Amino acid sequence: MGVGHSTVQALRRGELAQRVGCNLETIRYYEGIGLIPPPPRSEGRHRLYGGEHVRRLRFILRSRELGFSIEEIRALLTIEDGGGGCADVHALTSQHLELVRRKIADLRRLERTLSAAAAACARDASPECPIIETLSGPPRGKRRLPQ
Amino acid sequence: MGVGHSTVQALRRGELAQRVGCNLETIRYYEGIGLIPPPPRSEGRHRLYGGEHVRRLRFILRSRELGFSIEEIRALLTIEDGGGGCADVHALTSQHLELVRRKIADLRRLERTLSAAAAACARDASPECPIIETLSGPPRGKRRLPQ
DNA sequence: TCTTGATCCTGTAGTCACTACAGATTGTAG
DNA sequence: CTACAATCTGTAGTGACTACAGGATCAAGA
Repeated sequence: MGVGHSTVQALRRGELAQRVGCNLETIRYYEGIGLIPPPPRSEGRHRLYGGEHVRRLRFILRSRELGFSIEEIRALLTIEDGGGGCADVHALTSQHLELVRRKIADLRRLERTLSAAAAACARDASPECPIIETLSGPPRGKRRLPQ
Repeated sequence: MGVGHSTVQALRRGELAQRVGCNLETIRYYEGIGLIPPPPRSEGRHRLYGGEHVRRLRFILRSRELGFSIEEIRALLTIEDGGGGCADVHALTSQHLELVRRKIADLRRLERTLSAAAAACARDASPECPIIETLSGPPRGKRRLPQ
């Protein structure tokens, strides 16, 4: 079996972080907000993780990579935990896809505006700059994209 | 002259916010971080804005709409205030364009992955869901896009 | 002139998804 | 037994705002 699926019995926090490739503190953060169940502890209260924790954390990290918010991931995990159906997962995903597509459209509009302005700019010391003109222009009002 | 260029002598904060279409508190925030100079006040310490404030605030808001960060805008304003050249503005803009293009590429990759998974999903109650498979998959490691 | 209600003032806390730090405790290798 | 690494807890910081509390001021009507 591959490294990613090897049996693990008692990883500590740093080892888990290294194995899944996330920051040390992220794990404690996910536990704090209830995405990861509190793991068993050693006698001295050090957290001890097993294979199921590795699996769950990987799921969360990959979902974040794909742009799902923490609350969306919480919903996905709830469906999974409850043995919920594929249909619910599909609904959440297509909702998320819609958002991703809107973001792409926003960014493309933005890219067109900026590249047009940059192309019109003479790059010299003239006082009239088409980029400044563009930035001084009226707001388009479609201010989605909270970065 | 159009409404947007009419002469204004003493707008209060709420009026300025309404005129440029931003939140009331945003103006105070921009003053606090030094993007907008502190305006003159009335006897009772109420802020009084003029035409130059309108112009500057519009510049900031439009730049934000086009995805510039506060620090990038600060740089742009410094260039403008100092009568700096078009070349510097162009440099900042093309740097920003680069970022925008990377974001578009990231989102497109993400969109492809998600829509492929969603298309493969049967949307029934089966335990094996291709979306869940995708979300459980290995991280791709290209985790830009801090949202 | 007085009153009323809208607007404004200040400072602070909340948002999201982490990340970083301080100071104390525990685990482990030599 | 001693070092030193790793972990523990709680808290504060990030960016770009937004919202609120408790008080002061403004403008219009009576």
